[in-house]
Amino acid sequence: MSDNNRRSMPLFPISIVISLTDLTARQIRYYEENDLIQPARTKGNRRLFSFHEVDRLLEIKDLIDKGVNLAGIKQMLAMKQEHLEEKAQAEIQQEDTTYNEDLSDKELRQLLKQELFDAGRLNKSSLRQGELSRFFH
Amino acid sequence: MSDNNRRSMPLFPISIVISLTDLTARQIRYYEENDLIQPARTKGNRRLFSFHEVDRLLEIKDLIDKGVNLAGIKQMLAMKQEHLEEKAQAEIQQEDTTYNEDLSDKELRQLLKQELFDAGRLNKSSLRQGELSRFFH
DNA sequence: CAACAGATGTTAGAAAAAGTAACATCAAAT
DNA sequence: ATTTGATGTTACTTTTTCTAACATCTGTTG
Repeated sequence: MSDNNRRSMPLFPISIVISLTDLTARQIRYYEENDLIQPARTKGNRRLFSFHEVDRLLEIKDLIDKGVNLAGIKQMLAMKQEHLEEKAQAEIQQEDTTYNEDLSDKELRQLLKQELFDAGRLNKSSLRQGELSRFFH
Repeated sequence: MSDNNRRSMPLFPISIVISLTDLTARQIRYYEENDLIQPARTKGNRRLFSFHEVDRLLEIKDLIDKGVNLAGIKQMLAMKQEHLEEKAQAEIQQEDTTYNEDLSDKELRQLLKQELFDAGRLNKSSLRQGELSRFFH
């Protein structure tokens, strides 16, 4: 399993997310209603959040605290996503043209996943994203 | 917050632990009853497990699968703990006699925690401990 | 072999946590 | 002065988790 997948595993009930983010249940549900997050659900319809989503909520909170409204946040998150995809693409090409001489398909896929993940971990300067990366091991 | 603390944060409800470990609720509660784990509780008395405890449960499961009974597991976990403490102690002394010239008390405590944590992350060869370290980031 | 102890399954009933939905509030924008 | 965006609050329902008791199964021991 890639690190990306690990960070996308639905693990946390809303109560824990509330304590980790200092958001209210109402806020979290409202942000979901407005498509800022998409928590998974248990069979019984309870929300389950991943690391990625908690990270995202921390970003959202930070922006809220700075007075950005939901529309603004939506834009920022979208832009960020694009940027990361670009960046990952660039790095993969870089990788491709430098030290990739004799790797098997399997190794290549592994590397790709790693790159994608690394990309995700960088570029978290201005926002509060990555808070959780520091939080957990 | 030290990594140790991060790994000791009560985060997971029993349902998630069940899915991560493939143990039954009955087993998990029974192991708690027999002091193999000490999950935290919510205000409302629901169990909350940390990374450390999930790791520990994976070790326990591995030993159970190998036919070790609870008494045996208890011994192994105790031994392991001792060994880690020894090791951490040794490493701290090492640290102490090499590059520790002018650290404040606070810095020392910080370092101590770090050492303890590093020790915890190593030496996970024979057992299945550390499974979670690979699982999450 | 019979009895026992260890480990786990199962069930019942109670309590906590989480869900939705509707209505309330309040500040900012129009 | 309204309207709208964001959040609080409350009521009621469903899911999840708890404890406790009893059932079952297996390996050990007298």
